[in-house]
Formats: sequence, structure tokens, C-alpha cells
Amino acid sequence: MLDRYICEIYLLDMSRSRTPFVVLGLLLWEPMSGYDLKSTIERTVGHFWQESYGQLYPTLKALHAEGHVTLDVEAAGARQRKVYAITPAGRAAFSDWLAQPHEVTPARNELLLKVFFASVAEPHALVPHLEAARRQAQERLEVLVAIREAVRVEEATDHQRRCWLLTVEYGIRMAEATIGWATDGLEPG
Amino acid sequence: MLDRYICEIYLLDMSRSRTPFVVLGLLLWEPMSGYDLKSTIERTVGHFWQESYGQLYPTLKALHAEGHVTLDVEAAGARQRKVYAITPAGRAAFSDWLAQPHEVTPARNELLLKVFFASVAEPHALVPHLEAARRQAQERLEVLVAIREAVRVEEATDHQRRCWLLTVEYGIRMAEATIGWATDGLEPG
DNA sequence: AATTGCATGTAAGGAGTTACATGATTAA
DNA sequence: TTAATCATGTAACTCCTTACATGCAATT
Repeated sequence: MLDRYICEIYLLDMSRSRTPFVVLGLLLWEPMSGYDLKSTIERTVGHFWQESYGQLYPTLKALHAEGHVTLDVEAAGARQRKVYAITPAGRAAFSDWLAQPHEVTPARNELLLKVFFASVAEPHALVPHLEAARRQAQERLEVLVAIREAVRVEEATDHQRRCWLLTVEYGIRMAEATIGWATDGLEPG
Repeated sequence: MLDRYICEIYLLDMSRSRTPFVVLGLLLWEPMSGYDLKSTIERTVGHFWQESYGQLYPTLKALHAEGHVTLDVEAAGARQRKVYAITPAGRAAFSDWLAQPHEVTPARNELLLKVFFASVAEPHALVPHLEAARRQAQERLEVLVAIREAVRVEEATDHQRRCWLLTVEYGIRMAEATIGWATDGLEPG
């Protein structure tokens, strides 16, 4: 009865949501508050991963209840700050997750849906979608190239920089491939 | 009161879910049942879009309530078959959707999450993730190349084939780019 | 004085998957 | 006779986003 009560309120299904692992991974670096985590996520993995406060705060509560993080309430004046730090149990859970191969989640792509269904419309219906895709990929490419330059001068070990650059490089290659695809697709028309 | 009742039961928020448009787009081709739609989706757009029965059947009910599709119940023996056909209102809704540019939904990529967090583990932790990514992309590439050959000999207009091939070609380019990325990423290690 | 940033959270609701429930028909 | 395919649907549940609610601190 009590088990069930605790379970319903606190426990996470850590097999599906990745949020706990993003949190644990960042806390490996240094203790942080929910607010810190949000901004750190945006700054570091934001170009391929996002979290909302509505996801973050409940996850922190659950991670604490599970003993994966400790909580230290700093009261700087009347303003409270809840700083979380990772525990050995949290490190273990994170390592387990990191050692597993990533799951292949079949993607849904609305652009391709419109390209596919342009087949039932007039031929010129295709063009704006390819143009929009190319424009967006070009903008994204510019942003990612700027991020790459920033990461290159970041103070870090070679291994760290290599990992970070790989995530940026992935986005760059996808953007470049998208530009090539859209350009070739527009040509015959 | 009645308005609200009907609303809660039947109406779809066609601004967020794409399922109604996938259904309408396929019904433009020919009338189909929910079962037909499921298998047709797998066969045609399955490599970049999926739908479950749990999503399809309620969507069909709602589309019918909204007058976007008509329903014809075929009773072949004791086995019932509900065949849906698109209405002018359905065509209009579909055309509106198709004319809008696609929405850019910020992607979440678990592979990149693991690559990023390999930075806090030992350098060799990175390797299996890149290898897995390359292997998966290679398998996907083989499947897509086979699909491309099948589409090339499909009986269709040039415009139709062009649209279908573009969706397959997109997947191929992404897979190739992924293979290149993973290969280059593995090299320095 | 007003705005931006720091800081915490909850409530409601939507999209979607999975598991369940049922049953007829056809081919091996 | 057994399995696969045809066929329809619901219920429970998860993940996640958005909107809401609150208030202090620092800067302009």
C-alpha cells in the first residue's frame, strides 16, 4: 500500500524517458539547480536535445526520491535555490545507460510527408517545400558552423572536445546533405 | 452544452496532429478502411512516417464527424468493413495543409546524447556508439536502395515518381551522411 | 520605474504507443 | 487444425509541452 503510494508519486520509468540521464550526465560535471540545468542543456546539447521545466522539476524530485541525487537547499537571502548533486547510485544508473546502445526511434518527418503528397497535387506544389527545406538547412548550417568554432576554442580535454565536436559535426553533415538533396530535387523542375 | 459535448467527443485539433492529413491524403487516391490505411501507410510512407491503430481509428471517427470523410459499411458475410471516402470538405482541409510550409520540430537524438556524454566517460566509450550508428545507417541504406529500385519501376506518372523518389532519396542521403560521419569520427581513435 | 534574469513549481491537456479484447476467413 | 491475415476498436498509460502562478534581485 505504502509501496504503491510512493511508487505512483516518485518513481520514474527510467527505461523510456531520457530526461533522468541528461540530468545525471550534467550533474556529473558539477552540482546544479533545476534552473541551471535548463540553461546548461540549452547551451550544450540544445542543438539536438531540449527539456522543459515541466519535465525537469518532476524528474529532479523523482531522482531525489530514488537516491540518484542529493538535495541541498541554499537560501541566498529570501531567494531559495535547490542544488542537486549526483550520488554513487546516480553514477551507476548513468553508466548503465551510457553503456547501452542507443534506441532507434523511427522518425516522423513532416517535410517528407508534404513532398510525398505533393504527388497528388500539381507539380509546382513541390517546389516551395524543397526551397523551404533548403533555406532552413542553410540557416541551421550557419548556426552550427558558428557553434563548431566556439567549441574548438573551448577549454577542455581532447576527448571532451572530440565528443562535443562530433555532435555538432553530425548536425552539419545532415544540414549539408539536406541542402544537396533539395538542390538536386529542384533542378529537373 | 451540446456543442461542448460533440466537441469533446469528436473534434480533432487538426493544427497539431498530422494523422488526419495522412489519412486524407491517402483517401484522395481511393476509398479505404482503417485496416487498409494502416497497411498502405507502412507500404508507402512507412520509411519516414508511422501510425498505430490506436491513433487511426479515433481519427477516422473524428474525420467522419467533421464531414471530411464519408463512411460506407460493407458487410462481406459476418465480417464488417468500414470504407471511408474523402469529401470536398476533406479535400479542402488537405489542400490547406499541403500548401502550408512544414513545421520545424526540434529533434531529439539519443545517439548524440550518448556521444556527447561519452565525454565524461573513458575515451573508448565513444567507439561502440559510432560503430552502432554506422552499422544501422548501412542497414537502412540497403533497405532504402531496394525501395528506390522498387519505386523506379512502379507504374505512375513522372510527377508521382519524382515525389516518391525524393522521400526515399532523402533517407538515402541521410544514411550516407551518417556513415561518413561515423567513419570519420572513428578514424582518429 | 520597469524590465530582464533568477528561481521554483503545478495543472491541464495533447499526441501517441501498447496491451487488451474480439472475432471471421483463408491458406498450409 | 493451426496459423496468418483480415478487421475493428478501447483503455490505460507515458511522455511532453504550454500555460499558469508566484516572487526576489539586479540592472537600465
